[in-house]
Amino acid sequence: MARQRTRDTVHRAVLSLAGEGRVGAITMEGIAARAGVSKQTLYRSWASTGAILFDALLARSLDDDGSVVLPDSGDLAHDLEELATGMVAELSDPTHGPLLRAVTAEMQSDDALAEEFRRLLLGPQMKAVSDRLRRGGVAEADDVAELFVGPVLHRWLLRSRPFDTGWVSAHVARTMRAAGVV
Amino acid sequence: MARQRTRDTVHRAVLSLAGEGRVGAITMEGIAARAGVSKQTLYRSWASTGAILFDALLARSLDDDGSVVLPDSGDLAHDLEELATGMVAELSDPTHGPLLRAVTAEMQSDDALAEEFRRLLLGPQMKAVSDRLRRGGVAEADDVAELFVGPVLHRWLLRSRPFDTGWVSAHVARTMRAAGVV
Amino acid sequence: MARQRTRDTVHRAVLSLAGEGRVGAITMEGIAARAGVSKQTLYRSWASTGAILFDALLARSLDDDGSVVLPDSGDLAHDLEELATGMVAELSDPTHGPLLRAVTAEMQSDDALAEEFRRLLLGPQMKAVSDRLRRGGVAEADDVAELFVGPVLHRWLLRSRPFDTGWVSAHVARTMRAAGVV
Amino acid sequence: MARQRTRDTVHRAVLSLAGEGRVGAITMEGIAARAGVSKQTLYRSWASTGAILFDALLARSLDDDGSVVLPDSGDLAHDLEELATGMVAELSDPTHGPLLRAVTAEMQSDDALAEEFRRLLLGPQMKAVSDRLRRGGVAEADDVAELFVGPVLHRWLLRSRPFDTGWVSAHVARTMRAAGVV
DNA sequence: TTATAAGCGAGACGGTACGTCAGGTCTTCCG
DNA sequence: CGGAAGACCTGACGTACCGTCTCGCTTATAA
Repeated sequence: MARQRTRDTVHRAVLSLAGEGRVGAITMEGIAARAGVSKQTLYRSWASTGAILFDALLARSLDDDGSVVLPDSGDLAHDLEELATGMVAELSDPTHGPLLRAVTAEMQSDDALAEEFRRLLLGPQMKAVSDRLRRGGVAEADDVAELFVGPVLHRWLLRSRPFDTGWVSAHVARTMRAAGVV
Repeated sequence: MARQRTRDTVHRAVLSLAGEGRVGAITMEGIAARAGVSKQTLYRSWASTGAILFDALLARSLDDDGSVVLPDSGDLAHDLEELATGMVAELSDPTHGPLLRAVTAEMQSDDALAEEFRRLLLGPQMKAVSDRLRRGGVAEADDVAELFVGPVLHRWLLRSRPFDTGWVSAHVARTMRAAGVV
Repeated sequence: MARQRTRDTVHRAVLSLAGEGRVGAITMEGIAARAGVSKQTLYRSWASTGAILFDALLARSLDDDGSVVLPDSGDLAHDLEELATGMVAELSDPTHGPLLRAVTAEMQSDDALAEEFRRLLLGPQMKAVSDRLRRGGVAEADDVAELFVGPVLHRWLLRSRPFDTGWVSAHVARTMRAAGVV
Repeated sequence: MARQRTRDTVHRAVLSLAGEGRVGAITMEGIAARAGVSKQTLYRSWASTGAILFDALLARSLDDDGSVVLPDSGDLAHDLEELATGMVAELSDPTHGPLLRAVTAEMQSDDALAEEFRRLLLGPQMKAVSDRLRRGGVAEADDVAELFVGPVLHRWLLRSRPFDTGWVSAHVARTMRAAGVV
């Protein structure tokens, strides 16, 4: 509904706000002020700050690559390691990380946002992973994908431990064993 | 600072609010009104709704059993299955589940709360799990505990899929394989 | 900043509150509730209850006559008597009186309000009185104006005695003697 | 009811608070804290901050001279000038002035306080003035006392003008003319 | 060329909640 | 056992945002 120009302005505003600290303190008024846009313009296109954050996140993901593309070298272990390293990097990114954190938080009490998140971001990514696993000969590919991604998010969302080096390789090895392909 | 009587009243209020819908909409004023307590009394003892929710959650956990007690029948697979089933039940509980969801959400932007959560709830529970694994002969017990718990939380926090029956057994089997004890 | 419609609503609310008892108990919240207006709307235009009361008082004064108009019959004694009678009537008015009392009280600890009061209400009125005196041939017109008005306010603010009949004429006579025009 | 020791402590606390700025911001809690006394102790003896301020004011007046004593040299004009100068000095005093200002403000909406003020402070003083006038041969002594004191309070309470030098003498002269004794 | 509208910024508005302060009352506990 | 310490309920404070709404000022088309 909003013109692309407006969307871009808003995205830029949101990213700049997200990059300068407390993502939880992002408000409609703040975004409007930063973007030099009226509140009406925001409400015309988005239902909540969560929706804007998610939209910005999505736009950012699509800027990098039109769709989800995973490494496929033929060597499953190698690809999984590359994949996990990429995830860790993304979650540790000073802009992307907090943004994703905020969206995940809002999802907990916003069903519509959760649905969008699953449909447009999480679903395709999980599917890409399980496809790669399936191509590698893994039987219960969906479940193993979850086994692979779950611990990463556990560590990140529950903020239990930083991602120490060395952990990724060990995790890949464990995943391979669980998948029964080693 | 707050008297035990007051704490109990507040916990009861919070649980009743949590049980009746939108946990994200819980406010200091709402809790005060429901508990028949003044806002000052809340602020004297807790810094945020998140802190109150967490305190209630903790009190509830400690009501059931003074400390973390896990099944220990000697049969690791059997115990893990029981453990996972218990977790799923807890996360699906109409009061406990939403409460935990809200706390997890607030943790994303409240470092102090996150620290408390780790120290008093998550830490001891993860330690209990890894202790049980270690007793069962698992080498990388901490990491395997994460591998075991991670996918459960992934499914629940990202709201990707319900906990279908049969999944638990398969998940335990995969965990055992990853741990190298089968 | 506030629209005239809003100002009017607020003035009406304040006058109704002032008319029904304890002027000292007038609060921002009370005014907002009575006027059916949000607190923000009040704070956007006025700094304190005192400022609102004063604004209402001023609007009320200007409703009656655009500016300060005093009797000018040519007979100074007669005009002063009319003037004093008018003042007494105003101070005894069940709405105007308490309002003025409250504003005077707040002035004692609010410099900005005191300044406004002097500039827009007291100043013009005192000037009108001294102008009339000067036209009547009084030399130290400003000081005599003070001599004329002072005892009225003394009696009213210190709440020493009611305005008994007969006092006004005697007071006018004394003022004329002091002014040296009799 | 309160022991003299306590009363003194509280008076000292009130005076020190009054001397350091915003008299309007004096609170029961503040006085209790400053005096090292519990709130209960205050409420046991005084009904409001106004009552405490007034009590302190009264104690201070009585410290100087047990009762109201006015100059009586035989020369009325001279005595009035001395009296007026004393009043101006008192109203300009950095502690006494603000205290009196605060009490006068609270009187506007506290009938009990107003009654006490009239009975114990204003009444005796006005009576002393009119007695002196009567001794000087003034007929309407009560009214002339009001004529004498009124303009001083007008200037001070309505904060219209500072007490410029020279004004006092002129004011005394006008009062004498009004009283018909010149 | 002039109206006539559509689109948008600005921000007033009624609300809800925030976090704080003080008012009074009541309880606890120490000297 | 009297008084300080302070927890407690209450009510108001002044502020931040919410989501809706009206107002005027462009800017672009239709008379």
